[in-house]
Amino acid sequence: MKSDRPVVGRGAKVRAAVHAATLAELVDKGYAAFSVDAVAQRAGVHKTTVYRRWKDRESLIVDAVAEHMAMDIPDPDTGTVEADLRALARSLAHSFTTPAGQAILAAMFTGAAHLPEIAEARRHVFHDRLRRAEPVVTRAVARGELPAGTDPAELLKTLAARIYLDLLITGDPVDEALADKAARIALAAAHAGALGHA
Amino acid sequence: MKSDRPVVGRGAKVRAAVHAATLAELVDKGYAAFSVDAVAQRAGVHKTTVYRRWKDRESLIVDAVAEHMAMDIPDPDTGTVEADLRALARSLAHSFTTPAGQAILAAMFTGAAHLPEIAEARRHVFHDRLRRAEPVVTRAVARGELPAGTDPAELLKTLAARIYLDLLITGDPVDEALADKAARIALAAAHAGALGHA
DNA sequence: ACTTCATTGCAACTCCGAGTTGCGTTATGC
DNA sequence: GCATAACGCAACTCGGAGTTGCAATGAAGT
Repeated sequence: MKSDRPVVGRGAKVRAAVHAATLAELVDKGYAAFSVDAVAQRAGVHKTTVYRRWKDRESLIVDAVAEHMAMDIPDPDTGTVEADLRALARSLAHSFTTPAGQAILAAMFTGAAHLPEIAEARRHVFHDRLRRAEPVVTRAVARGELPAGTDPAELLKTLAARIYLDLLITGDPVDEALADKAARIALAAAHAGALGHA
Repeated sequence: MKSDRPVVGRGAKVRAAVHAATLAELVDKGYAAFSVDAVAQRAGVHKTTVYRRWKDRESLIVDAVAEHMAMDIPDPDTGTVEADLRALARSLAHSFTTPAGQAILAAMFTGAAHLPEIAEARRHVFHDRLRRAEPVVTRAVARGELPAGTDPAELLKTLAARIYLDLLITGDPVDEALADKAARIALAAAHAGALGHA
């Protein structure tokens, strides 16, 4: 088994350059006008080289997007749920304002949404982030700040939902004001016991 | 000016057939694999005819989608906010389960999201539905069921957000259970005064 | 029924991006 | 330095977006 691709060396450089170019092209042109040739040129690489490493256009996009999804979500622990949730919400909102965030957004929610791999990746990333943010809620419940029986996932979904709405549908600016509003709503619903397990 | 197209006659039939075929193709193939030829064949019409009526592929999609967006949202008035909000949420959730709803979803939120006309249409439809559902909230405030100063738009956004989240991101089933959950959350947040104007 | 004009059907284009192939060239590891 | 894997390059095939000129057909008005 000497055919394994080296992690470093020329191949890694090409791989990184093509990934960056793919995301950049997605931002600039969108999914529909996305062309492999343009990616290759932007990466300073020939089209054939791209096709040697990736099966087709879809694989390239899936791979490039997946690569940039290993970004970790913070686990704020300020001592109060309110501040923790605000931090989570602001972090989520901010992640969509970066160029890479825009590219991932374009690929995952607009262009390649019909691809099963993309759909699954979208679900996986969301649930992973959810799972990693749950301690914020469980700690708050343990502290007695939130009703016992509060479902962490439901609270965090309520938080995220308000941000995704403006991001994907209304087109309103996704800023700290929105993040704070989303945190306030989720917190109020939780306090009222509307986010229980049953 | 005798060149005005007649509203009825042969032209109207072709137009309707092509519109239906466009939505059907969007459902079946998705935006990326959408081809004008396939639409023409499904509509029992020649490709040239399509291009004579619509400038290009994008115009065809925009037009077909816009045609089907004149669907009216109900204005439930049962006497209690709880039941009214549940009815609104269920109506929204149900609108995405129909074939036409699926097609519009595919076009507006996945494929053609980058087109300014589609983006604007999406915003317009959402705000129109919001505006037409506001009486439900204002009546509830007048009845004293909700705190004075409750922002109708904010409440309805909270309601819709939870449904769109599962629809577009988690991929969980969009059914009556989800609709009821969304209504419950929005109502709790409103009762807590988290959806005020200021 | 006859004429007329717009509309549609049809075939043969051009253009462009996806994806492939064969071969020459360059870099990397040993 | 030399073998080998990876890259550059040009020339393909294939399919869908649009276009064009002409013939056929539909829906009027008389």
